Amino acid sequence: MDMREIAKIAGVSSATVSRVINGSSLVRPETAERVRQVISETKFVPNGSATTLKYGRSGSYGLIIPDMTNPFFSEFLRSFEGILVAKRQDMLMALTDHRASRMQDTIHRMLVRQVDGVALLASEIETEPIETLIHNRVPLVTMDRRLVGQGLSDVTVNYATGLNQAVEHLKHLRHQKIGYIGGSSGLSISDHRLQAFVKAVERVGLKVDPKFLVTGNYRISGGEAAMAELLARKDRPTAIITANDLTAMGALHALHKQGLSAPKDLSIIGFDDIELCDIFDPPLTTIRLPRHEMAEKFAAALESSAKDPHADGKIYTVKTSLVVRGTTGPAPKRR
Amino acid sequence: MDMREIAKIAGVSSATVSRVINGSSLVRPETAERVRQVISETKFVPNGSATTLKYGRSGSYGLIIPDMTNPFFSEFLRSFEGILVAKRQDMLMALTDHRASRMQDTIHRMLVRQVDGVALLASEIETEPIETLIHNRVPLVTMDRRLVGQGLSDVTVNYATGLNQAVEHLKHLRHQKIGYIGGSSGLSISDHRLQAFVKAVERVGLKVDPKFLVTGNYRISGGEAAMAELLARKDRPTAIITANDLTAMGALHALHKQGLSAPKDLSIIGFDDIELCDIFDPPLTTIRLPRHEMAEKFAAALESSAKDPHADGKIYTVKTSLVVRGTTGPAPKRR
DNA sequence: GTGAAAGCGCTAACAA
DNA sequence: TTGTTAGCGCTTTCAC
Repeated sequence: MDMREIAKIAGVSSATVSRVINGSSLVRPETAERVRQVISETKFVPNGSATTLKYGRSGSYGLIIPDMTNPFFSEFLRSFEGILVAKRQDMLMALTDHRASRMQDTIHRMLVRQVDGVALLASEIETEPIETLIHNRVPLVTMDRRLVGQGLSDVTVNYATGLNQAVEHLKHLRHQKIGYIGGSSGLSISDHRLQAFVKAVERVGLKVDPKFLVTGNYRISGGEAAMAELLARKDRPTAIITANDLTAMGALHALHKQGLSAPKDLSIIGFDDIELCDIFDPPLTTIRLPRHEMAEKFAAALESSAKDPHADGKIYTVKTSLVVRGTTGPAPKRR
Repeated sequence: MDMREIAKIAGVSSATVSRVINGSSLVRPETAERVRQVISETKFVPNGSATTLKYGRSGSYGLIIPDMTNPFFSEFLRSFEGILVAKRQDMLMALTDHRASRMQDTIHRMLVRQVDGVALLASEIETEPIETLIHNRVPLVTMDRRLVGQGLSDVTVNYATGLNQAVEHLKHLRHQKIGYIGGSSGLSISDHRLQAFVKAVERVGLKVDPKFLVTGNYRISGGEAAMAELLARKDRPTAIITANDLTAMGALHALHKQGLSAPKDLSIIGFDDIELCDIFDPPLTTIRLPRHEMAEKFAAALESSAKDPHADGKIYTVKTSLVVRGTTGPAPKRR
């Protein structure tokens, strides 16, 4: 079933059917009505691949995410999808499962599909796939990579705002020894977060003890392992900030397993502010990364680059902020 | 940049380029090598919409999910995406946000994109969009809808296995009054779960008290509200089974807010077995719905219907099973 | 206000 | 082994 068939039934030409479907005003209302009638009776759906072929644009964006089981990403996805629906854009989704090797293939598949742009939230970034995108004039927006170029934009996270609040909050509570459980090493985003942490601590005149800096993997498992490691030492931090909320939840779990609790024995601050924070017990104090705002910036960046793929992209910034809940409290008295 | 250009540079015809790209064996190795060389130098990516137009199949499946923030779905998505990547199929994703009104539009968009099939996990199902799919010969696989037809399959959940184990477990612990917090009313899946609960309870010779049957919304909020309602009564159940894990978590949260705890004051059993169950405090006893197996059955059903869209679909079944963790214990002594 | 026809990029049948 | 060509369904210019 194609437009010609519809045209034949309605006694018009396929050009007219096309005009009706696309809401052209140059069709006589009665004709249009007749055509619509036929379309609805035959349940006709136009073939988008022909349109895509003709236009060279598909009306869809690609979204690449490292790990769907991290609620931060699923909450981002919800916002992003909603925004795209409103723009009448479809979404092609791919997961990298934290493996850089998947990236090349993923991007190639998206190019084949003629996506109008790619939102890349995975941090396992290699230069080659990115070059392929740029070369094919497909706009790309990255997260916290801080590089821009032709058709390349970035949504940069201002870690300082939230982290400064967090550290000040801890200092108020008389914490002196603040530890940090970071993200997977080797990712630039992990470096950014760690550096921001160090800067924030030093800013309030406290010292960062390298012993209290451990590495996680942005997942619950990494938080558990890191906390276990920290607890095994004689000299422990009294407060810990983590690279994301899942890490904090894992850390909390490890704490409980040792018969300790937050904030009595240790204060913990997460990062992201996923919805679960609120119903955790105790509810997790965290640094909020505004997902919906990020999704809006990604969509805006994509749209603006899609309009003019030759223009340089921009840096978009989102701010973080502390959300105080139940896992932070006064530093325990010295034993 | 298209195949003709590649052909020109390599000194062959576009047909040969096509053959090389599709791995045809009838190209002389040297020729193929030369063509591949050019493709790689020019970073050429073929235009999939032309192929789709030609073949009438796009090599992508649609996935419709009600709510990404329910970890059950994000975990399902991870499995499903992995399976599709292995099959070299892309995934077009849409969220209904629990609104039936979004369905029609969503399915229309997928038809326009020429998807080779649709996996529908949302339960807000209206007849019209489904008919549109069937009419356009696009395979559809639903979750626990228990209806099949031409190109229409279903992955049915065997609730009885897990629910029977759960109820027996509770009976062993001397619970007599077992309540249930259901899913959103009006969805057939909610009915199926409720009926399965009732059957399981009666099977062990206990009575179902209608007072102990309340409604949630598959989200944390619904679990909280339902539990608050249950706790406000003089006569309370001693154990509660919920329609999903988020509901159980909400219920647990409401319990804590009243200064009560599980399993001391009340036993709680969830449903799904999302990854978070394990690190909840106490870890949630639940009935496991095997996500990965479900994803495999969805993919298998889709593939088999895509091969032969005229054939009748099948019912695929997945079993549930009890996972005992920390939220179930002996029934409290009578006050 | 409507129709005829070219062409988007790819593939496969057929020809050489 | 390689090339030529028609045609997939839609849009749009140009003609009427």
